[in-house]
Amino acid sequence: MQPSQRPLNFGVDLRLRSKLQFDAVYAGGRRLDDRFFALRVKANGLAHPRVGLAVAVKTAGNAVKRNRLRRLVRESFRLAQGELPAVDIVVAAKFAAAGAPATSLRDSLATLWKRVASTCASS
RNA sequence: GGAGUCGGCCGGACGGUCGCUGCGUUUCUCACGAAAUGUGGAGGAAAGUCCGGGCUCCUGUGGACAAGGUGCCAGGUAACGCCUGGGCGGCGUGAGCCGACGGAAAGUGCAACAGAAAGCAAACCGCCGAAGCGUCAGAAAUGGCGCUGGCAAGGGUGAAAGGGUGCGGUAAGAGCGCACCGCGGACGUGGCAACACGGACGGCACGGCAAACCCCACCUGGAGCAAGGCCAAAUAGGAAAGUCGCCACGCAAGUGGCAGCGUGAGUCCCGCGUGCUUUCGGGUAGGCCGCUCGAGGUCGCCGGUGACGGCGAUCCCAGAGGAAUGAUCGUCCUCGACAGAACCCGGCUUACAGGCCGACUCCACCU
Repeated sequence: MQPSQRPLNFGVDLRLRSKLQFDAVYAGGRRLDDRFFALRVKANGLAHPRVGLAVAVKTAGNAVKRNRLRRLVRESFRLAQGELPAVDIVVAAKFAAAGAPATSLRDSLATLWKRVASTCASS
């Protein structure tokens, strides 16, 4: 694990904020998914990665569970951002994520971040 | 101590580290902003969106009708379908709980099945044989049978059969008479009222359903913060102004050609006649406001049975926007339920691990 250049912040510039940005990722993004999450990844041409979340109340069960999932994903991204290339990532939760324990969700995300790093480095 | 009723409250705690976000202060920056630091950051239901209001825009001179809602009385409130107090009815040994609880004497309608009959009285089984007629017996009185009839006590059907019980009465019966109960009820008394109490008199009628239509009284304009307002790129289109190539012919209007553009290395054919610049208004993306100081919280005093109201002091207590309020470590306990603000309030309803406080009731026991 190499030391990060940036502090592990999660400011406004690290999030996808508009429909335009989301659409761009959906249009040109590469797919990566596992049991709990489906990712869309696309190079953004910036100096850092950005993330956007797509978790519906319907998927999570209710609003509280939805918030819990979103926070978990964001925290995982925040801690892993130093290892990620400059890409935009949209993380969509699957139904299986709704009832899963937090530790397995975190493991799943950590693996996905590594896959993102390796695929984008090779291409 | 056990069982229970009602009301109120809480909804893991503390500390460290890493993050997100509103506001204040300081520093830096031409500025956008950035950093540091301090401080605030989900709920009792934030939920369902079922009522009531504020706010905003649209519409309307008022009113009537329609449609919808509410429905014992009085009060509280900005308002309510909410709350408080009272009345009536029902349930419970009780504390208490439950109730769409106006009108059936304005009209229309409904009641399956059963039953003779379901709203106007009717008679299946039954009871009677006093009265009238016939007939039989008898000398007659009288008696038997039948018919015309009388009756609604008993049986039976039904959710409901037109007061109940008893005595008298009668051919048998019947409020036919009487007593008590029930019902209606002029009027009187108490109460703001709902209503309660008494009750001359009536002899019993006026059955039920209005969560059937309906009648009566009262209430209600529509849409919603994606309301609504402001600023405002790029592109296309609109308006105005300026400019609008060169040559030939013509006084001029104009005509023709070249250049130009579509169009590409060039040529031919075809099409276009404007193009450019500036400004203006509408307006999209985007941004800002609305956006949190409010029918506000806490405490005290006063008025009121109470809901609540008045006065005074004091506090500022989320404001996001692909949507913050989290993650992690440690310690402790009773090992943590339902659940996430989205313009704001007042209610109702629904979900919920566990716990605390107060008042009261019943049972048992002790003194």
